[in-house]
Amino acid sequence: MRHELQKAYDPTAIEDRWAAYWVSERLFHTDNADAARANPFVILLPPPNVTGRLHMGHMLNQTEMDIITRWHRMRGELALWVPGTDHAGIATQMMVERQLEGEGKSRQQLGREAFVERVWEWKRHYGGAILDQMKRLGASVDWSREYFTMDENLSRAVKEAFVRLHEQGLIYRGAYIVNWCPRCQTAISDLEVVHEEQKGKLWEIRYPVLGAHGKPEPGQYLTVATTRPETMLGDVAVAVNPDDERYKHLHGKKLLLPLMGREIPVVTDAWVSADFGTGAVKVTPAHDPNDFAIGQRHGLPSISVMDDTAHINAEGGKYAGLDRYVARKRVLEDLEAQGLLGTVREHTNSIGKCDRCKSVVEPRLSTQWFVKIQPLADKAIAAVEQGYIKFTPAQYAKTYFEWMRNIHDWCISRQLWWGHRIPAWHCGKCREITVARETPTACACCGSANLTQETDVLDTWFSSGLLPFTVFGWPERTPDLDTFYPTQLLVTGFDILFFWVARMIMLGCHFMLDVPIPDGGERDLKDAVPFREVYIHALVRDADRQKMSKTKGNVIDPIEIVQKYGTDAVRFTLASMASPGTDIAFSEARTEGHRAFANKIWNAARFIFMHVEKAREAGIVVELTGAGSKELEARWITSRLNSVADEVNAALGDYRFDEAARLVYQFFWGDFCDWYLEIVKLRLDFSDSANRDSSRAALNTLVQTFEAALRLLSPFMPFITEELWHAVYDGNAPAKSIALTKFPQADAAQINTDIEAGMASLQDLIATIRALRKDLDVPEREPVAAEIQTSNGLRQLAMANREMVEKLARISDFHFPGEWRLNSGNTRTTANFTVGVAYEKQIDVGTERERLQKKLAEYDKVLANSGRQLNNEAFLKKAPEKIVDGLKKQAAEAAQLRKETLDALEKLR
RNA sequence: GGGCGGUUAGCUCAGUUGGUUAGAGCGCCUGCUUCACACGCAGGAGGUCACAGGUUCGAGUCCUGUACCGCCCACCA
Repeated sequence: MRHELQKAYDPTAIEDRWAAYWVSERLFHTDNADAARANPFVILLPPPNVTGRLHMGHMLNQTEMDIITRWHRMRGELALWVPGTDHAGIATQMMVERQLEGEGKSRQQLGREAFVERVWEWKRHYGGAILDQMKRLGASVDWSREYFTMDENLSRAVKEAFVRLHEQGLIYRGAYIVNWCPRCQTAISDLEVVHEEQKGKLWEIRYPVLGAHGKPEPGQYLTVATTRPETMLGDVAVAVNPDDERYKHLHGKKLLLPLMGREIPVVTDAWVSADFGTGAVKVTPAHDPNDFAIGQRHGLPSISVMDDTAHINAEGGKYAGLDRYVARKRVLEDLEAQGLLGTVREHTNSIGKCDRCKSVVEPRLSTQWFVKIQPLADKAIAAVEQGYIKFTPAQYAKTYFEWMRNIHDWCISRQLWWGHRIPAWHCGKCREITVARETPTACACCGSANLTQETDVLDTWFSSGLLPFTVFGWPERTPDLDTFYPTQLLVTGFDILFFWVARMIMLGCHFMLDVPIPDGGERDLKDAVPFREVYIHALVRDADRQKMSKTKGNVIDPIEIVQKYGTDAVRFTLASMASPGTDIAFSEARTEGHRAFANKIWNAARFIFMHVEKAREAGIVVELTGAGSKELEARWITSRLNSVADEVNAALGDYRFDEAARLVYQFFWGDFCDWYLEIVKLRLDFSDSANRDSSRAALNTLVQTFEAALRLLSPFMPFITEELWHAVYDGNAPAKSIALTKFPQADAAQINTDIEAGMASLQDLIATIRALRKDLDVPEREPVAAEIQTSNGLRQLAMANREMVEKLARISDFHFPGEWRLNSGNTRTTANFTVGVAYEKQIDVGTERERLQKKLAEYDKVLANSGRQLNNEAFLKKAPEKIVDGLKKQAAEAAQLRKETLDALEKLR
C-alpha cells in the first residue's frame, strides 16, 4: 500500500494523470470479437457540434452516460461507448464566415470550393477541442471508434440513404412554402424556427371593388386585415368565408389591388374565419402557407415578391430593392396617402425566428427537397407503442407521440456550402434530375452529358439521424453492425427529442428493417430500432434557475469548475441532482459538499493505510481475501455493504442517479466513516500479541470493505477511486484499472437484518447518551458513568459490546441497576430504554421542562392519532394487520413515554 | 389555441403500489484543535407538504377545482 498520502485531497494532483492513462492504455476499446458474450451494452454519444465547447449540459449528459457505461462494464458486460462530432452545417458555416468577416472577406468572394476547404482547415485545427475536454473528464469511451459526420465512410452512407429513399419514392422535390432565413439564406425546417410572442399591429386595408367594366365602383371596398402589409405586393386574390352574409354580394367580383393596380378576384374559402379581423383575407400564395393552400384550391398563381435576403424583388414594382421592413413602411405610407388604410389595431402574434441567428423567418415559396415522412413516422410510432423503445421518464413517450402523429414532411435541403451535398444532377438539356450514388456521365432521362450537380446540401440532422447504424458500417453488413446494433440506450436532453431522437427512430426503423439479423433471418421492428431505451435528462440551469446563456453571462464552464473542485465532485453533484423531470439548478455550494466527500474518502484511506502500515511493522500482513472479523461492527458493515449494493444496483437500473448517489454517499460517510471506522479503532492494537488473530481479522474486514466501497463509488467518482484502489494494492493491482473490476453485487447470505437492527439499537443508545451529556454540559473529554434500564436483549448486546458503547458515548462505565440510583433530572427516556449519567451539574430546570413539555405534546399527538384509529371499527377491520399492530405498539410506547415524561416533569418541581 | 410538468425546512431537492412520529445536502445555532479528515466530530433548531373541496378506516401520495411558476407544440390573416 502507498501510505504517503497528503493530508488534504488535491484532485489536480491525480486527475490529469489518470485521464491520460485511461486513453493511452486503451482500456475501453472494444472489438466485436469480444462481443461473443451476450448482450453487449452499446451507447452512442450524442455528437457535439464540432465547433462546440463543452458546457454543463454536455457534462451532465456525459456523466450520466459514463456512470451507466462503467456500471455495465463492471457488471461484466462488454460495454461500448462510441464518441464523435457533428459537422453541424449552419453553426460551423456561420463560425467560419464570421472568421472571414474579420479578414474583410466573404464566402462568396472565396467561392464554394475554397470556402469548404477553409472549413476543413478550421476543423483540423480546432475540431478536436470538445473531445479533448471529454477526455479530461474521464469519459470511458472507445476512442478508436471516434467519428466525424463528414468522414468518408459516413458520407457514403448518407448518400446511400438519400438515394434509397429517393428510389422508394420517399424523397421528392418541389416548390412549397418553407421557412426561409434571410440572414443564413437557406431554408430551415419547422423545428429550426422558434416562435416568439410579439406585440405588433393588425392593419386594415381597403381594396376597391371593380364594377362590370373594370372600373372601381365609387365607395365600394373590401377591407382586409393583415400583419404583413408588404406582402400585398404579391396578392393574387382576397378570400372570404362562403357563408359570410356581409360579403355574399361580392362573390365572383374583382378587386383592384392597391399600389400594384392588378385585378384580383374575390374567392370563397371555408378556411377563412368570419370572426377574425374583417373576415376578408388577402391571399399571397408565395409568402404564407395558408394562402398557398388557398391558391392551390383555387388555381391561383403565386407571385414571389422577395429575394433570398428578404428584399423586395422586381415583382414588387417600385418597391423593388427595399428591405422588407422598409417596404412595409413605404407601403403603409402610400396606402395612407391614397386613403386606403383603415383601422390599425394593436395585435399580439407569434413570429418565427431562426433558431441559429434569431432573424425573423420569412415563409416563402421555394423549391426544396422533402422527405415524405408519414411512412417513416408510422413505423416509428409502432416501435414505441409496441414497447420496443422505452422512454424514461415515461412522460416523454406522450410528447413523442404528439409530435409524431402531427408530423409534416421534412424539408431536408439547405442552401449552404458546408454539409453533405445532395447526390442529384440537373440536366441542362431536358431539365430532368438524375439521382445517383456516383457522379453520372449522362442524364438518366435524355442521355445528355450536360449535367450539373445540385448545389444544396442536406440538413445536418439527416446524417446524424443515421448514426446508430452508419457508425457500425452500414450500408455494408459488417460484423460490427451485426454485433452492436441496436444500441441499448440513448441519453440526451429533451431539447433534441424531435431534432434527433425522433429522426433516428424513423430512419433506424426504416433502413434497418431491410438488414438481416446476424443468423441471416429477417429482422423485425423490435430489432430495427436504433436503441432500446431513451433516458431523457433535464436542463442544467444556474443556481438561480436561469437558463445558462452567453448573453446573460451566467455560463459555468465545466472545465473551470472541475479545476476548482475536482472532476469527481462535479460529477457527483450532477448525478445527485439528476432526479427525473426537474431541471438542475447547478449549485457550487453542493459541489463544495461533494469535494468534502472526496476529501472524506481520501482521509479514510489515509487512516486505513496508516493502520496497515502499523500492522506490517508488527508482522501482520493484510489479506484481501483473508478471513474477516466476527465482531458485531464487522458483520454489520458487511451486511450494510451488501444491502446498499443491492439498492444501488436497483437505482441505477432505473436511471435514478440521484438515489444511487445518495445511497453511496450515506453508506460511505454515515455507516462506514462515522460508525464503523470509529468502532474498528478498538480492534487495531497490534502491539498486543494476545490479540493478533482478531486484529488481523479486523484489519482484513476493514481493508476488504474499503476496497469494495471504492468499487461501489467508482462509476460516480472514477478518479479518486482509481488512485486509492491502486494504492490499496500498492502497485500489485489485479487489474489495470478499478473500472475493469466487478461492481459489488449483493450476497443475500451476508445481509443480516438482526445484526442491522441490533446495531441500530446500540447507535440509538449511544446517540442518546451523547445528547444527554450535551444537555448536562459535560465537558467533551470528561468521561462519566452511566446507568441504563432496558430490555434483556439490548442489555446483553450492550454488555457484549461494552468497549464500543463506552468509547463512542464517552462514558467511563455503565451498569444496569435493579434500582435507579441517579437523580431523575439526569436521565433520558426513549422507546427502548432509559439512560442516566452521573454528573453533578443539573440540567437547567426551565430548559428541561420546556423540552419535556414539547415531548409530551408530541406523545399526546401520537396518542390522539393512534387512538382515533384504534377506536375505529372500520380501521381495525380494513387496515392490514401489520399497520394495526404497528400502531398498537406505537401507542403503547407513546403511553409509556408519556407517563415517564410526566413523572420526570413532576420531579422537576 | 392545445398539451405537459411543478408548488414539501431559510436555499436546492428526495418522498417507491395511499399506511405507524415527512427525509437529505447546504445554510443556521451550541460545544469540541478527540493522535484519518476543521473539506472535520458531536448535539440541536427549523415544515398546518400552494389553496379549497372530494374519495377513503387512513391522503404529501388518488380525484375535481383555484392560484402562481415553468416548459413544449401550433398555418388563424
